[in-house]
Amino acid sequence: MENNIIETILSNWVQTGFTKAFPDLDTETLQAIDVSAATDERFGDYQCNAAMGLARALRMAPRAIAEQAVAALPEQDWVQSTEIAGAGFINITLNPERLADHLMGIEDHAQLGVPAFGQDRTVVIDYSSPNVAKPMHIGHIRSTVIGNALDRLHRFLGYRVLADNHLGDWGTQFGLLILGYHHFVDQDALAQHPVEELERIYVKSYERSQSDAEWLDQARRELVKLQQGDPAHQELWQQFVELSLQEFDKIYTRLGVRFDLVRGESFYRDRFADIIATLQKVGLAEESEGAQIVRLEDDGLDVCIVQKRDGGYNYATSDLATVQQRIEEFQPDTIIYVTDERQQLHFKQFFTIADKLGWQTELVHVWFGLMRLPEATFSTRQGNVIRLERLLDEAESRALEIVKQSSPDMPEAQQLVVARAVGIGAIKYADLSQNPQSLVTFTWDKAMAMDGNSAPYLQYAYARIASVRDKYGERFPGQDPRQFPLSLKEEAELRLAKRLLRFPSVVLRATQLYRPSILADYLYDLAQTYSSFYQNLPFLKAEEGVRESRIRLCGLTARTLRTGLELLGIETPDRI
RNA sequence: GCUCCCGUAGCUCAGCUGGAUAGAGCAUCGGAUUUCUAAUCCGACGGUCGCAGGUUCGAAUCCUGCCGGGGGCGCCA
Repeated sequence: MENNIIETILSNWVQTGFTKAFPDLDTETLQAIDVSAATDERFGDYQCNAAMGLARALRMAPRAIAEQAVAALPEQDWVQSTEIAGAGFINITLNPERLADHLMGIEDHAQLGVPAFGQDRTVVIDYSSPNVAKPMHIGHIRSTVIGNALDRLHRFLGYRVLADNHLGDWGTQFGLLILGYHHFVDQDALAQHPVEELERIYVKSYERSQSDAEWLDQARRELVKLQQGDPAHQELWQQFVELSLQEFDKIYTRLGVRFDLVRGESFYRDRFADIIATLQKVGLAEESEGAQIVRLEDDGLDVCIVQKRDGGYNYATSDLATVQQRIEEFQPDTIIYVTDERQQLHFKQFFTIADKLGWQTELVHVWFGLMRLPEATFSTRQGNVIRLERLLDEAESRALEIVKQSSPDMPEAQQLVVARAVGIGAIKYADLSQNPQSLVTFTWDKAMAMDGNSAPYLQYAYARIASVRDKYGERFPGQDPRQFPLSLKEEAELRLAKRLLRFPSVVLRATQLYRPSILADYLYDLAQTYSSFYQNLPFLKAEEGVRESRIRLCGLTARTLRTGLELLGIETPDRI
């Protein structure tokens, strides 16, 4: 697998120096020596901190180690100079001409220098996964947006990706829902706003079950009838599923989210009994108080119930069946689940069981903090949810106001298109730009920030470049900037070029750590560097040659911004 | 009781596979537009990195304990 990103090139290079200077070091130690981006621009571009760590083993002063290693380094055209600083840091400054050559080389490269790291690997990504018959609310946005970014990142790296929307379509809510439907349904409302009506029915039925034991019992019987295949119940259930899917699809279209598979838990139901039988056969499952449980105390986990006393199956069983199906059908190397933090224990449990069954696929749980409201946790039952639909509407209308203000001459149809891209982008970026593992309190203003570190800032930077490109075409018709070389003389040009060089390692890291925020951070930094470059250096008014070089740099920045934002699922209009 | 996560500037957060003087945005204050989109740029102000120990040449980052907040823990998903 080709992996020619700059850190790898420099790490290999520095390793040769250490190998030559200290031939007694074992291979493992040598291979651990690496080069990373400098922590501060004043130190250079890249740095190697290995000398300090080797001081004890080599019984030498770190600076002396660094000096000997540097002295043993072969020529490297990427490197302009090395310097030993502080306690024994090896600071590396890149050669601007080599950098310019490299950037000219990737101008036509669709991947902008990113290697096909995931070639021949398959990954299933299980995300979004709303429950049928309940509207999508702000609690679903993070799984959908983060999952979709991971989906795009993996595809970009060449993985074969199966994005799977694992709908909650077989849970206990259907007993209450079917019972409620028979008593409370308003057919007109169902035709008008299907999911809202289903939710109303569910909430009403749930409330009654809290005070009416007979009602709850009846709901259980309805569920059993459904799960045993009663035709009338099946038909009704099918209708609930279809109505919900239509609603979900509207949201997914607006968010630009697309799945390869949309399979609910019900898809796997024929496997549930076999899973229990298998667990019993290998001695993992045992009976306790009438239920089937798997004891995981030795693994530091609690008991996991796999089958209820009444014969019903639990989530763990359904998830195990799903893994089994995916292994048989797709042979994935990895299955990634994107859910909120409350399910951590559940995933640890069923991952452990899968491991005990000898299933080889790597299982990864990417979790994020729960979204809360300033006053309290939201919940469907308490009725204080903020619907996703409303959130998206609000974002678009806020964006539209700003667009109208700043681009009053833009045709109205275009204003709407821009407002959609900006509004939805802002929402997505708000979720993608921070480490997901912290609890998030939802506020409208925060979710839709339109200045500073936000999607609109990045989109604005992109639109300015598009405008420069167009103006260049108008003023210098027929002129091709590529007739002139990319030349990096000014500090602002160099800084920008060095940022562009980092894109591949950033994409790789964001994917491998399952953290789109790493890419978001980078893009913001890139846009800031560009904005400063834009503000401080003339392009169109610069002399011929310099002008073209800067236009080329603009072009690369535009492509990097567009590609990066696309990986986050954020659109980049040419005008905003 | 057991367990997982969070605690960094007034507010919202990066940084946490250990590295040099801890960084952004917002807010506040000051400056920049006859010039390529000012949703911008340049600058200032602002910090006991929750507390206390420990490991290390070096700790916001790793370990232990404590405090504060949130989540989870046998028939929900």
